[in-house]
Amino acid sequence: MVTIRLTNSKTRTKEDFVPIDPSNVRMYVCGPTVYDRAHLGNARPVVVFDVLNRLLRHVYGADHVTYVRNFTDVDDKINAEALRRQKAGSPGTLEELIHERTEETIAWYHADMDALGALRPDHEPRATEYIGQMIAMTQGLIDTGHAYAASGHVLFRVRSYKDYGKLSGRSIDDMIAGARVEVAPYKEDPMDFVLWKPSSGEEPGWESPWGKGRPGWHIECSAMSHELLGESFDIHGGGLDLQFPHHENEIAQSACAHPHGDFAHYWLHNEMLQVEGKKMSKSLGNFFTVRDLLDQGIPGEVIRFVLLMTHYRSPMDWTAEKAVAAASKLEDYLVLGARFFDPVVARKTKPAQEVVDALADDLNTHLALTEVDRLLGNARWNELTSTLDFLGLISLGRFEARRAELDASASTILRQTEILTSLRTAAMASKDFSAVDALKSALIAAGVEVRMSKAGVELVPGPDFDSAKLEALQ
RNA sequence: GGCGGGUUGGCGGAGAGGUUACGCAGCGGAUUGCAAAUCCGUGAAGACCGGUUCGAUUCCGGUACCCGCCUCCA
Repeated sequence: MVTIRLTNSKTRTKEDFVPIDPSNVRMYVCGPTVYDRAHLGNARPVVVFDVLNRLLRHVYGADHVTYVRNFTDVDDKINAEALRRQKAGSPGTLEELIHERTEETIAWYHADMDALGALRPDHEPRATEYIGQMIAMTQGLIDTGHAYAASGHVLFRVRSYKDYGKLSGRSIDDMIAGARVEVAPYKEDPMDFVLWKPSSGEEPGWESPWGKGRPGWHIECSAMSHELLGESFDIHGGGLDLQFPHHENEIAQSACAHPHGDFAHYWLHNEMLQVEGKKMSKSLGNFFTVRDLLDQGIPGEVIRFVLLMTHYRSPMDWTAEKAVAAASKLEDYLVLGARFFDPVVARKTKPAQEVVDALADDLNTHLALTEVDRLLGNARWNELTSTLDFLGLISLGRFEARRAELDASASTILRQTEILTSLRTAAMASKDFSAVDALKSALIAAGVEVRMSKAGVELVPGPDFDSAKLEALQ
């Protein structure tokens, strides 16, 4: 069996991955707050952990991996948008408008991430469905002295957890010294964070022992991961920006609430995304969503390919140039793969071992892509198509569909080849190439590559091959 | 101010203490009615300074620059 190695943020070293239970490998990844369209930065962890999910399924078996990614649907930005709509005259209660907003955002998210070739996680819990568990966990932390209620809030007592700050490499005292935030008067310690907070009249809220309120952000992930994966599980992932405070707080809560478990064994963090060398931000005007790119005609697999070109722990730069390079590679794979693979054999062919090995080495996706390119260079067509399917870039179904299209056009291609050959033979004698050039242009317009040499004429359907246009030439 | 990450050829981007990464682009050639595609060949690097070593782009230290987090942004 392949040994997977992963860089564990907890230890800052690359370690052999040893699952708690190989028959049920468990992974939790922090998902989006569903207040708006996912931007390109949101797509990075989705693709990175999708690759890890696929690798785990490959190594341990598809039925032996449980992948959970949550939706945070309790949030001020969601409330703000719902309130804006209500003021703009939308019908319904605020609660209904909030629900409407989260439903539509989740649908967008699914559509956009599907386009990137990301498999849906096994569970996609919504925070609002686990409020009971959050209240219970909060109460438990109060009972054991790790939390306290004050002014309608419940706060986690950071000093009660000795390892606080370990994941992110900070000491509580340093953090206080460098803090720039105003400290709420009801806090015992400036670093204490909210587990539960009161809701004002128009904000959504749930009844609790501390009055009507809503959960703090961090407790959501702790409650949902516990409910779905247990006290101890294998991998916890997310963006590097979440390492502090979100993940630090999750660890503190979960470790104190479930002292017999050890929460996540491996913590993985993906680095941030930049655009043309700068941080993506609305003020710089380089902010865009996944949907924006798709609407510009950049296919999802091209976005995915670009994301995989950079290792997940390096900052990655999105550039238009990379998208062009990725699109060109993928076209080569599709055209040549569909032409030369054997659909029956490919279905039974495993992804290339070199590619699996590259991914097993701390998700070295760029090396994996290099190995894919080598498959093409060595004409290993069945492995090429099977591997691209495995990587989520081009499905075998797409190769098959393309092949079917080519087969359907084969006789037409043959006929056009004969026509072009005879026109060319005549033109060679008469030195009048106008008829040849006319047909050539028409063929190129139909996406057919025209190769003419001493040996003769060859017509090869290219990436933009359009069988309808070709048939129209008759 | 505190913590962390990075700096490789024109561009992207790896591995390895000593042997060509690779891809794209470039250049030269073959081929071609034109073109496209293909094939062959080829130049080009390791931010800076020091240390360890027979030998460092690869290990260690420092400097510069860049980036992120410290604000419920992945």
